[in-house]
Amino acid sequence: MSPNVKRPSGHHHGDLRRVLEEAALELLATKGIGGVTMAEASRRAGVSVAAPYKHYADRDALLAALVLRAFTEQRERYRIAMAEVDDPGEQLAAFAAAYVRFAADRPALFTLTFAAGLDKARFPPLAEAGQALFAELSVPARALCGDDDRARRLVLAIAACAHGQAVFLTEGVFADLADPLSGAEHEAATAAAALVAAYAE
Amino acid sequence: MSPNVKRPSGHHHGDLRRVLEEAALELLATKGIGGVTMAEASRRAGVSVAAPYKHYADRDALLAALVLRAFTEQRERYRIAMAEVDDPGEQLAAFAAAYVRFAADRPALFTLTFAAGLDKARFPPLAEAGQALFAELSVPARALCGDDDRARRLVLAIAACAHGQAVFLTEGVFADLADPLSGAEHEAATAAAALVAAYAE
DNA sequence: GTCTATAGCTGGATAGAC
DNA sequence: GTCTATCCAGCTATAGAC
Repeated sequence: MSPNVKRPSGHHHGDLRRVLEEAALELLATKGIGGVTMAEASRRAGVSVAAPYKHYADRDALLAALVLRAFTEQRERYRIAMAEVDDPGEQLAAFAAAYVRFAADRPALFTLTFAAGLDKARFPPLAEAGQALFAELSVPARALCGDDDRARRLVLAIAACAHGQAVFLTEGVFADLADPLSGAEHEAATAAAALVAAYAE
Repeated sequence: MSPNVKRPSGHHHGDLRRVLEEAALELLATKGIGGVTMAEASRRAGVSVAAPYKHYADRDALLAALVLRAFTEQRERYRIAMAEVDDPGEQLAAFAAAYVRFAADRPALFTLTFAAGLDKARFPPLAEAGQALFAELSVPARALCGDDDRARRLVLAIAACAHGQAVFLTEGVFADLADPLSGAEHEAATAAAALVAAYAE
């Protein structure tokens, strides 16, 4: 995009935040959460260990940035998946399949969302992003259930099923199947349809 | 059980393994997986940092012992829950509710099962325990589905839903409800029934 | 089986120069 | 905004005495 020659001299990037987060993501993917350290992310980004502290207060702040990315990317994916069909029930099934696909495409981000162990009070944007996601899913659910409480339970039930399938998929439970991803997507969508039938009034 | 006076002198327990695992569980519950260290577990058990190494090859071996406990305890719970009803569909619903209850009663053990990040090849007993659990659940599922593949999918679909509800419960998604545990249990059982209806032939 | 002592390492975070 | 240098803390794992 920009006409910058990359890394003109030995140091200073144009966008250290981005590079650090990519590095952290790779660490997350290969070594798990415990493997995400400021020191190693710095090394991979090619900067000193002190540099990241100009961008993140501490390690948790870096993790929080990753979680926020995860929420943002998920929301976009679900929005697109749901926009492809018209029927509210099918939209929820499309969400369920997209949820599984996100876990498969971005296992590190997916896992992080539920395992970061961050102090939610310290990072309000995370709670907000979660709310926004839920709100988006509530639209089709409300179209199916007059009752708001029922709609909420339907969304959560479908998300729970999709989450479970996603976890099983990333844990390798379907490793013996020919196409684990398609299988899990299909199961999640099927479960969503069954739940829609059971919860809608 | 035994007539031992506890801790006759200043050191050496009758059962260091047990004490270490309890300490590790408490660390797990309060500080998360990263907080489980041989050093801190030793301190809490009241022994030196070297003592645990006579019982566990390394930190992962200690974690593996905890995971094995988790599997054993779960299996027992599900066995009991399923034995209380006769109908195969109700047995699966009872399992789903028991799954959620386990997560609520033993959040540390529950979380660990899916987040330990252990090398499965190194700890074959873990894979075996997982298989045994699955086999137990397959009994009612096979009574409902003639097809074995269908039965397998049904078990996984129900477990996935229960898992999702359990995760949401432990993450505090239902914190605004009067009785989060009952709600989640009920949702899991309802989903199980819906899935039985959808999958059984 | 447990202790003491210790080697070796890695990480978090800061101060101060540029 | 990044570097160098540094401090301090914590953990893993082993050796050797008892």
